[in-house]
Amino acid sequence: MPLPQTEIPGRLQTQLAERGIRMTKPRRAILEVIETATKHLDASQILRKARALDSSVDRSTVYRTLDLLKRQGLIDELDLMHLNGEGHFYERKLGRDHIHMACLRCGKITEFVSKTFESLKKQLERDCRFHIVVARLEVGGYCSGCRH
Amino acid sequence: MPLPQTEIPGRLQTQLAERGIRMTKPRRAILEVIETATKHLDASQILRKARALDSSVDRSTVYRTLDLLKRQGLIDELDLMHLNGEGHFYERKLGRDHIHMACLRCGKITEFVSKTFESLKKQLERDCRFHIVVARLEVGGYCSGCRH
DNA sequence: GTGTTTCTTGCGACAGGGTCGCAACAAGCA
DNA sequence: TGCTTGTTGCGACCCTGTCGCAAGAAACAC
Repeated sequence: MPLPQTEIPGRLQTQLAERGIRMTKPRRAILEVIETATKHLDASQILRKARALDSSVDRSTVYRTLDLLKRQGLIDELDLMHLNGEGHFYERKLGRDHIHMACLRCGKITEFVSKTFESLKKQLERDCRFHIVVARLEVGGYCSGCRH
Repeated sequence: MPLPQTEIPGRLQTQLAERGIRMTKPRRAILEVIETATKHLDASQILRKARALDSSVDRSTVYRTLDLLKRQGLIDELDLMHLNGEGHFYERKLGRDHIHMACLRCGKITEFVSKTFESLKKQLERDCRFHIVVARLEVGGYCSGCRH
């Protein structure tokens, strides 16, 4: 269940430039953090890592940049079943949607891509005459290592 | 797309009593509010309505009761794509899971039950060897009245 | 009813996520 | 280089949700 590769990364910076959005030092730091992330980060983690690149980055700038990226459809916001508090997690949006499974015992997050999920979305759009912009399927339960 | 009827309501109060959980005046008020709700309510709305029945109900009692009901699997917690702030919404858990679609323009929430969703969950459990406790599919987009 | 135990409540204080207004500042362009 | 416009850092703030604690009420036994 590897992540899809339908879209060549194309750095976030480039994508914003193409849309005529101004680039700044703190913004660059935040984008860099999101691009190179190897796991789902929340706002405070992004802040901490961004400050390692540009020590003056402020908390509100992180939130404002995340809002910008959300509005541009370049990142997805996740809850991950609120395993760790009430905050949100962020990840780059690359091609096909995927499902997030959170283990309630060990906290591991597993991602899963499914054709059935794609069919379900199509069915929804057809049957409900609803135009989907973002779809988020999150599952809580016990992973193969923790189930009893 | 009506809600499923696989489980006769059976008042929340009764379900808690069957589990040997103590009943109190504030608890009764909160359960009453949740049972008679005609739309998804968040914690502060539940508090306001519960106070109309028992004016001394405290905010923290609402949160504690919601936690209790969550732990007992009697209610589901929703985000509804955070259309209105960061809080959560609650609804009674009745039989089959359903999908929540939130219109980004008019804010309407539509519910949808789908066999494909059930298959998807089964596929997930099989292919990932994952035991699902709770599954939440939320969709944001434009409803039939608002799409352009 | 009375008494006892155990669970629950209200209260106040607190933590954390996220937002906003504002003055200073920097990007981008002519 | 200078101008305009968008962005930033800062501080103050609001809201959701949590916690410890002493007082109070449920349940049950007598």
